[in-house]
Amino acid sequence: MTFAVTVDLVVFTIRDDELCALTIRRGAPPYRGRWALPGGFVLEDEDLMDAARRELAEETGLDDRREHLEQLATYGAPRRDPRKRVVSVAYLALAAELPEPAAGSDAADARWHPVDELLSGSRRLAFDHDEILRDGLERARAKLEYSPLATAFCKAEFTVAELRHVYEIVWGVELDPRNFHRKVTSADGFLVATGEQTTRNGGRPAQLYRRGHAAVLNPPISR
Amino acid sequence: MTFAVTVDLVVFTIRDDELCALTIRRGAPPYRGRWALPGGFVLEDEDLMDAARRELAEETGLDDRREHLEQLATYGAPRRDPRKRVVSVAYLALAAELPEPAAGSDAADARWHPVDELLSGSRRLAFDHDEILRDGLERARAKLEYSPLATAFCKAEFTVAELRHVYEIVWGVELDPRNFHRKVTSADGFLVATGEQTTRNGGRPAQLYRRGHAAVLNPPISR
DNA sequence: ACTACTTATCGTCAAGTAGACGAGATATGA
DNA sequence: TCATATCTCGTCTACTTGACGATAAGTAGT
Repeated sequence: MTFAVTVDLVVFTIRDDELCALTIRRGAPPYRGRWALPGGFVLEDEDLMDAARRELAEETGLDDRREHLEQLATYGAPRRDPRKRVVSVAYLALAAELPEPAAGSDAADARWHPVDELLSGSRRLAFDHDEILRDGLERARAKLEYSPLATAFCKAEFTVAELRHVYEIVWGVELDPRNFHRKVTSADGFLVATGEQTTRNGGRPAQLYRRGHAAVLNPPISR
Repeated sequence: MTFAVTVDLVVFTIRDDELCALTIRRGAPPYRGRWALPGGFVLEDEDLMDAARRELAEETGLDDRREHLEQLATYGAPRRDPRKRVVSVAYLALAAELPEPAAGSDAADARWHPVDELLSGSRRLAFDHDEILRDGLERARAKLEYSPLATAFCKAEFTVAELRHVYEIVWGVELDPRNFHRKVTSADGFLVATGEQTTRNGGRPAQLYRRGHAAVLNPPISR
């Protein structure tokens, strides 16, 4: 028994105060005309993560290094693709605000959609991509708590307020600016002050930070 | 391009105060005579989780329901199996103390090995199974903190001390019995008292508990 | 320049939590 | 009966968390 193996991508970014996922409109059956997660077949001599990186670059023009990419889960129900048996390894990618994507090779159209809208039920994604998207959202929300993942949504240098904004958008809550500031600046290895300041958000100038070396947040940032 | 798809199992149990993993000795090349994780090919009309359950039952005779089983990660480096391109979906299984396993169909021998011993470097597992085992251990350790996973290592009814023992073995630390008792009994939905008591550990009789309905521990049990 | 407004950062206080550890309860075995 | 082991509850102190006051330091308008 042999299988086709694909990678599918849940790519999140924050645009206009909303968490958005990259979707492509399918140009061929099955599910022609429906929105789907970007993805494609794993090549003959290609590692899974490399395939994910390649697809991400093809769809977004990202330079491979700046964004976060991790394996999410693998989906292989017998009839998830009506044509043949396909096992799909899903990856979760997070990136700072990205431009409107250009249509890729096999996609009729590519676009950012707010995640809320995609998961509201009115617009069903192709295949089992609703489930994959939900799993990706869950993972992202959970990892914000105990990992420095939120910095992946920010540019290389960012302010505490910009970081807080990421948490607020992804979790859909409001956080107290003063307590948030205390927590992130005292979490060991989370943030490194650059010494520079910025006034790009108006008001008093804010310290700029870079992401630190910590892989785990201690203590975690609670929801 | 097509791939063979397998499931590999990281099965943990606690035996003689040690965390042990189930291993099989390979009866055929490649890696003939080396220890490996149990696993096998996914069948034509079989979901991935079903394949994992089937393999688990074949290797251990478990009844499918009593133990914890979750997807771990997927491994698909181009030459991880020298024969052909194989993508392996790894599952993590946890179970209460199990009997010495019987040799399965294609395995020359099956045995529990202490995880410390397997990861000490002296005994290399076949394929990339060392990496899979390490990832499984990491996952299990992490999930003990914020999920009721530790109960999967216990029988249906267990005492607080037995539960603490699980944490101590998996984490390799000593925990204060009094603080541990306070934490697990006050974590919402973690434990449900049965009303029965036992003296099976000597000393004053201990309350017996069953696992509660909680999926997440709040607050977590800290290492 | 002065005022109004915005955002950033620090400080305070009360309530809750965690870790160290004392102490009593209740079993077993000598 | 006594020693010993384990289980369970309590206490104390240090720390953390969340609510929120206050001040700092910019911009924009007049």
